[in-house]
Parts: sequence; structure tokens; C-alpha cells
Amino acid sequence: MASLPAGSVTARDAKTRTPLPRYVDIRRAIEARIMSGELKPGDRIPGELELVDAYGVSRMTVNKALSSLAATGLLIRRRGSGSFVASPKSQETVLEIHDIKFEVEASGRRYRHEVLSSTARAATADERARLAIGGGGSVLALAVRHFADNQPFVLEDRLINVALVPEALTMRFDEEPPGTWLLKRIPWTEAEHRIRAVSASAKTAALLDLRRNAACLMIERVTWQSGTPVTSVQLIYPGDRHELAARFSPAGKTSRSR
Amino acid sequence: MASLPAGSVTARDAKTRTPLPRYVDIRRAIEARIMSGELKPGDRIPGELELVDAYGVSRMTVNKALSSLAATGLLIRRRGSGSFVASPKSQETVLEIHDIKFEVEASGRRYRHEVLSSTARAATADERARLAIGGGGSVLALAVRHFADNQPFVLEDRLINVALVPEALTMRFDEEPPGTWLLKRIPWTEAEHRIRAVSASAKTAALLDLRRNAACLMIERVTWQSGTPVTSVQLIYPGDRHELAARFSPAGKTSRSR
DNA sequence: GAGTGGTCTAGACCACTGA
DNA sequence: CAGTGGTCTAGACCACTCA
Repeated sequence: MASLPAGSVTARDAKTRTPLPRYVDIRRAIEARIMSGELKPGDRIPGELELVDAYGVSRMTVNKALSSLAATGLLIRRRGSGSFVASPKSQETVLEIHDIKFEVEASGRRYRHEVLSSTARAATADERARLAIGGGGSVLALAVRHFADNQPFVLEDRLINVALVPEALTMRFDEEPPGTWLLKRIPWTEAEHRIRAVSASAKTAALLDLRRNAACLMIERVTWQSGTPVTSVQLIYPGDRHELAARFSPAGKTSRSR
Repeated sequence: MASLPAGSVTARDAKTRTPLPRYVDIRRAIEARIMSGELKPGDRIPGELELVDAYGVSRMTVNKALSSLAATGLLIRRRGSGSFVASPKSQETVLEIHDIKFEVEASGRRYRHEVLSSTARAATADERARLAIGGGGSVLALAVRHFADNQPFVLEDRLINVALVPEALTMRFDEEPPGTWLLKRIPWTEAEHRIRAVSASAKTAALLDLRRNAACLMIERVTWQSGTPVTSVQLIYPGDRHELAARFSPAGKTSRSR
């Protein structure tokens, strides 16, 4: 362990309940050097062995600190050459998209939904494109309206891949909305979200109790299970009654949604 | 090392370039058991020591596999009791929000911007609220219009905390838009995004070359550096010309934006 | 070839949960 | 109490990069 751990024995003994793990200390120290501008994008940071000396810990511990910094995109690590401060190319944020029932109830309002239509049929060309399933596939198409305290909250337009979830055909979805049911029923491995703003069509406006052409937030999501499409859903929220919020810090995975 | 590693020596020797790390093997195996429905939300998965036996690896390796599953939210780990399959409460997705110049050029279009106005002044009450700075703070308020191939692409309305970034006052931002400059200049530690749909005001519509009341996607972002607000920006995109897209798989951090 | 990061091991001590 | 996960160590071998 060479000489003494050089300067920052850090605030471990500052009577935190359980002292911070050493790797968190180290991670924060490096973060701070980046945030302060001492280390700029592209700069090389000390190698693992140097940090082992500097902090008096084992290499695994340093590695854990650096790996977690790399995982959050603050560092680029290159085997054979070193670790470098990443140049921030984008703001990343974690969007947490909740189940609608959960979302409504979390805001203290009463949840209710109604199934507007439910049709099992061969997928149209358009639907095959949305779900990315081959020809001959059949789908269950559902339209659902969700309410919060009796006010229309969101319109749901959903396709379910019947080949993968045949039980869906026997469900009526009047107790539990299809999204909630599917979430419990089928674990997903991949999801793709698209978010955009659209003007309410006459029909949408009527169902959501809006003026025609009112701005709406549209979220489209396609969900796969190991490459097989499970479901595709289009959610239309009244623009003035809903927002997506996400908070993100590269250090500690935080996020809040509403 | 007890008896032989039980069954799955896995596909390590299946002539992949570099064989998969063992912890990835193990992570995938457990993922598969969750995806297949064999393990359902709330179920307890084998303890680390059992997995050590089952896979014939050291405990650190098992720990790495399980920790990464916990990090992506597939598992809940509780010291003293065990690891459990998480009940998916939300769809999480990583939204990658790029610098506007980068975004436009990535789509193969020519980028251009113009500064519509630039004012340094004491923050109004409203602005103090947006930026969450105390009274007496002063801000640089900027309005910028961004173009893609000479078509209006997005309107930017930005406040910069002058106390933190005084150099901003001397910048004219006609070479480089303020967002790009700030991103390089000030590293951020926290960001909050709000996304909603709004109708274009008369002024917005004129600037973006839209009908009045056209649906627009509005992204608001506040950025902090260790608790101090850096900048707040409001971006208004024409709803029919822009969408946010994000792809996410819990296993391997992927995401795509446009 | 020296230095880097990626992975792995076989131990260890601890804090916490549950019976 | 025995079992769990969280952390840590002091080694090790490897693939890779760069001078």
C-alpha cells in the first residue's frame, strides 16, 4: 500500500450512517474534477493503477468506480490506452412511462376506463408495418378511453400480436385495461417510444372533450419480447392536461415522472 | 470448486470473437428465465452462493451479473433476504436529447441559426421560478431560431444564469448557438426535462412558418451544476416535423434519437 | 514490450433480514 | 442464529494499444 493514501481520505468518517462505499467516494471525486473543469472532455484521467496508489484501495474498487462512470457516459474507457472524459454529445434523460392506471391513481384521482372497441382480425398492411409482423399475422385491435375523476385522460389505440398472446382473445378488458394486463402477463425485452405533437382530429377531440385541432401529446410504443413484437400502442393525451417529466443526473440514477 | 459446473458451461466456446464474459452469460440466463415466465414478478431467485455452485464461478462474478440486472430494474435485491424479480411498474426509456446543430446535421440537412434577441437583465419573478434562482439574480435571455435547410426547425428561448456563467454576457452567439457553446463550456450534473404539446401562438406560428394553433412539441429543460442552476431552455418544435424517439432494452443500454 | 482496461478468483468482513 | 447481499482485497491472466 505504498505511502499514505495521499490527501483525500475523504469524508468516510464524517459520521454518515453507513460510511459511503469507497468506490462511491472515488467516483464522486472524479466527477467533481470533471465538473469543476479541471478535467475537460478528451482529457485522459489517471490509470487504474495510479488511482490504486492515490486512494489506497485495490484495483477492483477503482475499477468499479470507473466502470460506473463509464456506464453513465461521463467517461470513455479504452483498453490499451486509458480512460478519457467523454465529450457530452447529448443530454440523456430517463423517461419513466408508467402504467396509466398507476399514473392516474398516483395523482390522487379516481381511475376508470372503457373499452370503445375490440376487434380480432388479420393485420392490415398498415398494422403489419406498425407491429413489424409478417403477412398473415392476425391482431387484436383495441380502442380504450381512460378517465381520471371522470374527465377523459387519454385515448389508447392498441394492437396485440395474437400469435404471441392468444389468451388476449378471450379477455374482455373491462375489469383491467389491456396495458396493465399485458405488463403483468408478458415481460418485454425491448421497447421503442416515439413522442410527438399532433392536432386532435374531430373524433379525438370529441372523445377527449377538446376543441378540434387542440394540441395533443402522442406517445407510440412498440414492445418486443426477444425480437418478436408483442404489442403496439398509441396514446393520445390532451396537451394541456399532461406532461412528461424526467430528471436525470449522470451520477445517481434518478428519475421522476408525472 | 465442488463438482463439475453443472450443465450450462454455456456458449463460451462457440467461437465468438472474444468469448462472452461469464457474468454476461449468467445475466442472460437469468433474464431468459424471467422472460420465459419461469420466474414471475415477486419470485425469489437463487442466492449468490447457489449460483456460484450452479455456474462454477466465483461470487464476485455472480454478484456482477445480479447487480447489473438490479441496475436495469429487472431485479430487486434486498440484503438479508434475497433477490426478487421486480414487478415492472413502468416502462423506462432513455431519451437522448442532442445538441440541435448536431441533430440537424446528422439528418443530412444544412444547419443555420439566427439570434432573434439577447437581453441581460435582472430576472423577473417568472424567470426566477423557471431557473430556481433567488431574488437579485440576473439572467441573459436569448431567443434563437434554428433552421434545417432554410426551413425553421425549432425556436429556442433560453435563460442563462449570469452569476454562474458571466462570460456568456460577452458572447454574441452568431457563430455558435448558445446551447452548443454551453454544452462545451459548462458540465452539468443534473437536468430536468418536461415534454408537452402546445398550440402555436400567433408569434410562434409566424416564426416557425405554421398555421396559428398548429400542434407543437415543447421541451423544457433546466440544467444544474451541483445544485446551482445553469440554464433553462424552452424548445418549440413544429409537431409535424419532429419527433422524439427512444429505444430501450433492459439488458443492453441502447437508445436512438432523432 | 510496457502499460492499459476487462475479467476472474478465493478468500474476507460487514449490515441486514428472518425465523 | 444462519443466510443474504454489499463491499473489499491481493493477487492473476488476457486482449488490446501505442511507442
